[in-house]
Amino acid sequence: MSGRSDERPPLAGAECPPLLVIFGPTAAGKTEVAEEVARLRSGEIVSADAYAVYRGLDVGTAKPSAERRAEIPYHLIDVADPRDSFSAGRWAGEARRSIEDISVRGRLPIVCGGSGFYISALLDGLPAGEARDADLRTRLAAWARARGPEAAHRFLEMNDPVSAERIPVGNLRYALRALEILLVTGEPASHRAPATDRWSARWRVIEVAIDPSRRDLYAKIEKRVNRMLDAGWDDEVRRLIQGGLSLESNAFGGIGYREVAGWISGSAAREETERRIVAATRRLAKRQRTWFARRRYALRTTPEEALPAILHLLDRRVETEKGG
RNA sequence: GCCCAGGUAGCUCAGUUGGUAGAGCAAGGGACUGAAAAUCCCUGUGUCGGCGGUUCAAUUCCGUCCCUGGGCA
Repeated sequence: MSGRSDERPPLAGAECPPLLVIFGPTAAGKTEVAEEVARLRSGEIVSADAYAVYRGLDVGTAKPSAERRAEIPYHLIDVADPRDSFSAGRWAGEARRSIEDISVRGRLPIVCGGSGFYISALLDGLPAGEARDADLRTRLAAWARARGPEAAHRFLEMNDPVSAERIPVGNLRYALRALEILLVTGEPASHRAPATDRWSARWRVIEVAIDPSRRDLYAKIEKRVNRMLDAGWDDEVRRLIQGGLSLESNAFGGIGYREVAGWISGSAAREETERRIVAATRRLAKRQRTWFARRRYALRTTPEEALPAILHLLDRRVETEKGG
């Protein structure tokens, strides 16, 4: 359990510019709420979505259409090539710049999305220094493939026992990341100084978790997946494959993409494809809830009640200023 | 009608030389410090198709019936 969100008292930053952060599980209806707030309070939306950053992933990421983006400015959408691997750090850095720019122009920054790690990187920060090395990462992966995950964990245990204790033997990805940090910085990952940046203290952060009942959410997920498959998700995947995007790329790891590729190639029927994507999306929603449960200063609300609640919180500043 | 092969967890199946069972997936919970829609961890009581029989003991052996595939008429 992280204690970092404890640092911000609920009424902190009353004199600071507002920053609205809307999160919640996929298909909950975050975007509709964010767009309505943007219309009513001259806001601009900063997408906190780890897959909407990729150009060419549109249908499968429920990316806002060109028409909607012409009406309401969106940021951090289509900022990466799908052949690249994005990162939470890059997103947080660019998001902070966008937020500052929006605010300086006198408009309301609205962060909206379901990538919990990204939102945590934005609000809580990350340790200084990326400690990332693509070549080393490739070599470590090859080494682990040859020797097995147990060997990687044993190597980690010898050099960074604290991290090894924390990371299960089966979680090769986390073990390799810890080794990457060790080899790049020369220090164990567990020695890294935790994030200390005070960026979010400069804002009156209003966190809102949109969380429908499980029943409503699952119904929405089913409807959305069905709609995406009708809306040409298969054509999108064909275009990506023809454009040379590897099925092994990070972008293709987004929910549904490999399933749709299987449907196109004839290895699964549409119904089966749809069923699998719905199940994967439900599991994602469950993990997203786990992330957002940690944000203890977030206002928890339903999609129906979110808008008036948000407007009330935004307007509270006016009352505070009158009273003071 | 006859002959095979099956009927075990929500699904697909394994297994018990007779001592009331376990994998994968699904489902539920959780972790997460630059791949995060990723990656990983934890959670398994189910008339072992029904009814009889043999046995100290039957999901397991025997009989019979029902159901589902496939084959032959």
